[in-house]
Amino acid sequence: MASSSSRKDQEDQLESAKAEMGEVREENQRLKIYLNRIMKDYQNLQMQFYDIVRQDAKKSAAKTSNDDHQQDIEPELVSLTLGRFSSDSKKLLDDNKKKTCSQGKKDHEQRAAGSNNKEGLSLGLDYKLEAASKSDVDDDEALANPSPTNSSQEPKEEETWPPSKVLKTMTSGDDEILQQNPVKKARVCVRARCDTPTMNDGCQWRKYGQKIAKGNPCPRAYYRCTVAPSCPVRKQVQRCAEDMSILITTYEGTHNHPLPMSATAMASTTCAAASMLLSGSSSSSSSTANTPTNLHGLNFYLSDNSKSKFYLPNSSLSASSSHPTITLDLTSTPSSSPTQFPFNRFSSAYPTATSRYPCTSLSFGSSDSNTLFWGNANGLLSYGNSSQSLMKNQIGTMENNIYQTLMQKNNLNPNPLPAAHQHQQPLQDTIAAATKAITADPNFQSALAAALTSIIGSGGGGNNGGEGLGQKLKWAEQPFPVTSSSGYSQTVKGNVGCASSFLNKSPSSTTSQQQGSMLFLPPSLPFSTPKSASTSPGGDSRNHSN
DNA sequence: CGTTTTTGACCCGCGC
DNA sequence: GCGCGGGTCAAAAACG
Repeated sequence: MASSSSRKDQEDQLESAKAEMGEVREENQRLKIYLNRIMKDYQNLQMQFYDIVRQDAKKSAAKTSNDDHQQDIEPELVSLTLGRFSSDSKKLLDDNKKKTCSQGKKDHEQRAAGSNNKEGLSLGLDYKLEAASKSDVDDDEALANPSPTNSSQEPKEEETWPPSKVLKTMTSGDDEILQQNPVKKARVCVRARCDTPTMNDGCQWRKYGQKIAKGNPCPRAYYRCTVAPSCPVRKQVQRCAEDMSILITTYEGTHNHPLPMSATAMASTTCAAASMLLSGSSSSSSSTANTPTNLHGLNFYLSDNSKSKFYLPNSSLSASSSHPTITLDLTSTPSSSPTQFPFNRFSSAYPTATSRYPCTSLSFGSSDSNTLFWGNANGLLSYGNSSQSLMKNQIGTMENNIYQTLMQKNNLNPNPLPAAHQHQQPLQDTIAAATKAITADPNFQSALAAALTSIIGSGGGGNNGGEGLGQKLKWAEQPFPVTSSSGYSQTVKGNVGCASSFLNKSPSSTTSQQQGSMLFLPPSLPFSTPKSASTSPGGDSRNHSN
């Protein structure tokens, strides 16, 4: 008796399952199509970007050679090109893994002169500094600071920044010196409107301190990345004194572990910013006085005093810190035209002459909406709010996701990118390039925008809560199971606040590279890999969001 | 019970 | 050398 009924049930289930599968398949196809489209657009943009970079690199290289003298004073000697990374650190970490990386390093060293290598980007920050004296500062630090001069370095990071040692050994052999952080690291500062205590950037953070900073009534909180025990990445979170709705998050260091997809976006963004910093600085250094340099379409100005400074129009800056800092301003900028994408607007900060490091600020000009919707965690963007601003935000998210998607794709398929040499590199390159391009090149932005738009439009589905879009976004985020460290069960725990998917952190540290590579590695393409896909639905997925 | 947050103390760099 | 301020440590408390 029971058997018959159970059979029916089974059949029903089967049918429903089949139906579901069919739907999923269709969706999958649709997504693939989108992906392809995006990839194409991306490639085109990348090519353009490379060209630009190349040109810039040449110019900057030439200039830099002239101005070496400045270096003495300031450390910033970053080598020129944009995104180069130095990365020697990688070696340390994992020689094995990184064969590719190592190659990349060499390459970059060789290339350093002229080219950019994109590879590094994991965080993007790595650039190599060539300090006059010590060429090898750790990557991490390198990022951070271009100025080798200080050798004071802080022990604190010992753990975190192992790479430095490696680097050292490689180059000059001053291990000791190198170990200590020769320089301060570059930082990426993200300003965004956020009601929550911290922005949800997809990573796990543990608070280790809080202090009241001088000019600000609001306490500054210090967080450390807990995704991996040894991860050097730290962030500072503080509310803007003038506008309490603005949350200022400063990232320092690069992750030395794979990141959850949700965190990737942020990381890539940060990287891009960092690379900009680097590139900018380099360019600046090279350029004498106030000649504007055109990076990726952006104009940077150097001031003599601080070589490192570059400056863009609009800026807000805080030159105060001794660390080279890039500021991504996600708060709305009234000035920016609405039509434009939120991305890529740089505003320059002009640090006071006194400060040694420049501060660059990238203002993405997103909307003013008080709330940012970064699609992250929850995955999606929330459409609901208001208006344009939302749209912009969404777009931002999408871009992030796109990065991710692209990356993923790359993983799957051998590189689409012509430029890429090796697998890892390509990925990194991709990201870096993408971020850079996005941040820097208006054209790229628009192209991207177009791509996004098309996607959105086609994907459609907007009706249903924008499933199409939402899903896409989701994939990007989910795939990665975050927890590496044993203990921390909570993935994203605390950071529920604002999700900013697109900003990722990974500014300065050397380790970043790994990160970069790893980031992408996580194969989590949602579509293709069943595993990840399956997992995502379960626990991980939620992590992202909350 | 394990992990995270809180919070005062401590360390260090910098400017005077 | 001294004081200030930023950043980190680490014990205790809080939390789930």
